[in-house]
Amino acid sequence: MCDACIQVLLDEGLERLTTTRVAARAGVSVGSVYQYFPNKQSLLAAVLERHLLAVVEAVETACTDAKGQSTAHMADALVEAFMAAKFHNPAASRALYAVAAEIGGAAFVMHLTQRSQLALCDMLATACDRQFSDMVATSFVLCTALIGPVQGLLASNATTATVDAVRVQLVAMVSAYLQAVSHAAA
Amino acid sequence: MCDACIQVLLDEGLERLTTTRVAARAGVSVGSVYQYFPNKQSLLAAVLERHLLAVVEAVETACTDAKGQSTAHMADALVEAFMAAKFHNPAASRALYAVAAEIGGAAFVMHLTQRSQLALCDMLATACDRQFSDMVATSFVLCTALIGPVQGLLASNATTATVDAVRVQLVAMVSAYLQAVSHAAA
DNA sequence: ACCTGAACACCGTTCAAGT
DNA sequence: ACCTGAACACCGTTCAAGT
Repeated sequence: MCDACIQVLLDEGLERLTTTRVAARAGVSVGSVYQYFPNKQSLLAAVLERHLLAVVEAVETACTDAKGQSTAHMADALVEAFMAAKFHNPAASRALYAVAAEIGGAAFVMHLTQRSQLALCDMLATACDRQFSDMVATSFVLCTALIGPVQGLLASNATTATVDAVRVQLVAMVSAYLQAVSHAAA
Repeated sequence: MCDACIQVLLDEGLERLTTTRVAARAGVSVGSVYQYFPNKQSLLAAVLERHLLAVVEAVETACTDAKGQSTAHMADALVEAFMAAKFHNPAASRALYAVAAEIGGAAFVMHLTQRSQLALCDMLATACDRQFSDMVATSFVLCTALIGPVQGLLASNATTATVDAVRVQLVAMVSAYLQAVSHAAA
């Protein structure tokens, strides 16, 4: 059912994504959709959740792997993991930004942002070269600051060259930022 | 008509914002709405445009004023101008994120991002202390990197204290970033 | 010229009837 | 138990009729 929904989304767009069409694509009737989901919104939420969970898990894995490393290495690992997850299926990522807003997406995204924040705090606390003063604010800025640039690249159908150029800038930004809000470890 | 639309949006929310309700709020009948706007989407686009134009103009003014200053001063001016514009009417800003996605917002936002990019490039070129290597990529990252954190603060109804803490972090981030992707001026 | 609002097409959701 | 799809409420949009 989720698969049928995402296929309709990619083939026909959000404005033509109706419960009847999703049902048809899944080979059932409208009524059956409502046996699995109470309404259209929760169907879209399920699809969105699957995608965002994959992104959060990618970030969490990167954070675990980068524990004990230098802040420069952490910056690289974070940007790499986030961008790889978002550009794995660019069409789906792009379409889901619209979905996120259609449903009560902002609050939902915030919930998953907090999960990423926890993983980032855990990682930052183990940095071998630096100590951070306000890890909560720093980890919040880290998660959210990458969203805009990536969304911009997806929305403008950027070339691989542009994506790579921005990736370099983002690594530089995150790395410089982490240096600026920390002091040398004891 | 735009005023009626934004009032309905704030009072009743996006999902209850219907053309009939906007017409009633404006004191006319549905048909009249379609004399000013070809469809609901263009009505929402007009409302969104008014808000985003105010933000872009605030950024442009800040960029003009900060010409010839140090990169540290530019970082402060940019973050201050962007956040002041977005937090001037937090409820409206929050509601308009949903509107932006409902209509073909991504492409529209990108168009205005480019206007901000031009103003930022003009400013960066005049920095008294540094020279930049890839101003196009840098200005793109500057515009977009602030969007996520601000959207996150608005979505989570952050306290003034949290907003201020994040503002400090963002100034530090932008300032450190500008240093990292430039070299000392001749 | 401009406004009105009933009418139409379409969508989300339900539920009596089928298997 | 699970599926079906006609029926209902509601919304965007139109256009013949009014002023």
